[in-house]
Amino acid sequence: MAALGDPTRRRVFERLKSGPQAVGALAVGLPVSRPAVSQHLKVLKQAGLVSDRPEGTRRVYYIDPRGLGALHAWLDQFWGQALVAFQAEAEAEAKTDAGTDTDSGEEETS
Amino acid sequence: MAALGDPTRRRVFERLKSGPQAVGALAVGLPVSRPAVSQHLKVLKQAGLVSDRPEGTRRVYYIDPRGLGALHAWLDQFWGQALVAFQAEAEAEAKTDAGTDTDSGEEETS
DNA sequence: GCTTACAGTAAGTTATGACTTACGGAACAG
DNA sequence: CTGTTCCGTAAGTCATAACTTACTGTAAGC
Repeated sequence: MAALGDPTRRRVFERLKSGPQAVGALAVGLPVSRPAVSQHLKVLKQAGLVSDRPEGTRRVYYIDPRGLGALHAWLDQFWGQALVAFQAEAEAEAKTDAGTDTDSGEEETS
Repeated sequence: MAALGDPTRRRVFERLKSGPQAVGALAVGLPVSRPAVSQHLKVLKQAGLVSDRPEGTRRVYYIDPRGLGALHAWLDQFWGQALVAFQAEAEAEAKTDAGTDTDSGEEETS
């Protein structure tokens, strides 16, 4: 999560969407130097979002599905509450000034 | 995405998981001041991750499912390539010492 | 009408981290 | 064995943004 907070790092990660890439290939087209890309890849790797494989003198990076799964799981935590709160808000908004509501008498218990 | 990069902002967001909360209630238990929480909520709101509803002099914030859906969709972009790359890596690792490859003519075009 | 509580904004400070240049090490080519 | 290419790391600079204090506005309570 924190790893994908930086825009440049997100761009590096999105570049990996088009297949495994070496560091030099990733740096081409980005507005930062190659060492900067290396540092970003290090952060992404520590976050479990990418993995790397040595290929000769090159180093090929690719997206790690496990980190993706962790993010997915973390995100899914919020779905239940989000839907409940959103629906509650819709109802509350419907009766913000509506005095004609007769059936459900509902007060706040602080 | 960028909104959830900050750890404190993430804690505010996670606090909203237990139901809609006012700003003051959210600030209690967090290691930052109440105005700081207000600023974080502003960022989260601009990102579409939370919405707010005025309740008297209080202001109740709750998680917005739409922002959550956008994040979900963005994350799902990577699944396909992630699985393909991971599987390819597994196969490549299985033949790390197998030097009898068919020598596919693959050069970087710099 | 006056006071109190709650929240957003402004201005200013400070710390975090993103970036660059320079260097060192490892693997193929000749 | 020498040279080249590719990558990671170190040290240093600088900008971004997170945080605090102080103030203003608004809604409720007496």
